[in-house]
Amino acid sequence: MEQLIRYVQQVLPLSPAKATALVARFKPVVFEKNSYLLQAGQICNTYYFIETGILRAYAYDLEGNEVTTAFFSENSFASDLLSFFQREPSREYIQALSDCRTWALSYDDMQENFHSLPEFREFGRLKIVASYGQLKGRMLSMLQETAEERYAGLLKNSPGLFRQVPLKYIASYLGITDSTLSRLRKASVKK
Amino acid sequence: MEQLIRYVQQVLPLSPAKATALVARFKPVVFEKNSYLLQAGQICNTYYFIETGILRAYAYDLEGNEVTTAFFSENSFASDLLSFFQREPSREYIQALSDCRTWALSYDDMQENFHSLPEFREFGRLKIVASYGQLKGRMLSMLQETAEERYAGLLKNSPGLFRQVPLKYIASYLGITDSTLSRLRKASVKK
DNA sequence: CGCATTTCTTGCCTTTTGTCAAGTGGAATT
DNA sequence: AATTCCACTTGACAAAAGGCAAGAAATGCG
Repeated sequence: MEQLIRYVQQVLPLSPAKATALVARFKPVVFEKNSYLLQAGQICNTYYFIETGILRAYAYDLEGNEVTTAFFSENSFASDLLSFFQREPSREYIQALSDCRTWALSYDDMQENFHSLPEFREFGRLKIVASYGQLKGRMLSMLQETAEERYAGLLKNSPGLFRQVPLKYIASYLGITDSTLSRLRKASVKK
Repeated sequence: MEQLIRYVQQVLPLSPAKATALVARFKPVVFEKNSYLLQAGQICNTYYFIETGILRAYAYDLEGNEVTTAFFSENSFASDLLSFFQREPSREYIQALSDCRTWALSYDDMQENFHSLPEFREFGRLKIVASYGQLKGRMLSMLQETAEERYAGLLKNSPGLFRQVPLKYIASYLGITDSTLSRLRKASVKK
């Protein structure tokens, strides 16, 4: 739990008392490797802080292929923000790729926090704007970079990912096939 | 101004009095065709409601090519949300593609509204979640659809766009070159 | 350990998209 | 009316990425 408190304070500097109050409603939940935190069709009702472990979110395209939409690693939040805030059924699955320890905050508890703690409103706004920013950066990289540049960028920013998750998931996250990713890797070794 | 009030009430049902108070701080601003509402390097300080006209946002990639990141049309808001809320320099330009009539809300006035009107907080949260949702949908379409499918989708959802803006901007918005877009159009006529 | 499953790589070939340059047509400008 | 500019199209070729299938390597499991 200290880890979560530290994380919150790093996003939004707060007194220890405030920070503790802010995270008080989070409850510990563990997930086994390959289990699901969320399934398509459900309304995402929980906002998870990942203490240990790694997860991915994915959806299916029209031909039935899995498309990895996000990875979530330690010290970050996992959720389908859209389903969570708009209270609508998710189109995604969130799956644990390893055993995970998390802290879970329900939608109702988040609303309570919003009402009782002005700081939490600020925290919430910061987090969603940050998520928007991340998504925008990724969108831009899809529009203006080649697959090779996107691969190089991800390798640079998240080298750990390549040690933790199967390449085929990374490939679909980058918007390419696993064959193409394999070839890009081969080509980049030569350089 | 009635148009803006109607728009607000459609996003968030409110009494006429509340809605009027909510939009009271917006000020009318007009832009000539080809003028800029925002330039890269500036901190986006205004949130614009577009009453009439059409605009685009664009950035430059590493080779110096323009990449259109968004279109804004009548009855919607134009802004660089990231720069606006994070108070950091924008990397984008927002340009009027036609003469535009807008209602402008400054960052400070928005903060005032946040403090004095709880409904406005709700409105703000709804709008940013909606923007996040749009961006996510577009991201997904980049990951899982072919250029041809993206073109067909945009044509279906925003047919007006093709009558109002040069195809080259639409091409870079779709993540393809104008040559490719021209060929896709030719091919889709045959069907 | 040995077998089964999954992950990853690779070759061959096709499809998609890009690049470059030329050319057309229309709108704006002088 | 002539000129310039811009948007769009098109052809020829090149590069990037995908589809499919075979096989190698790694992993999981009884």
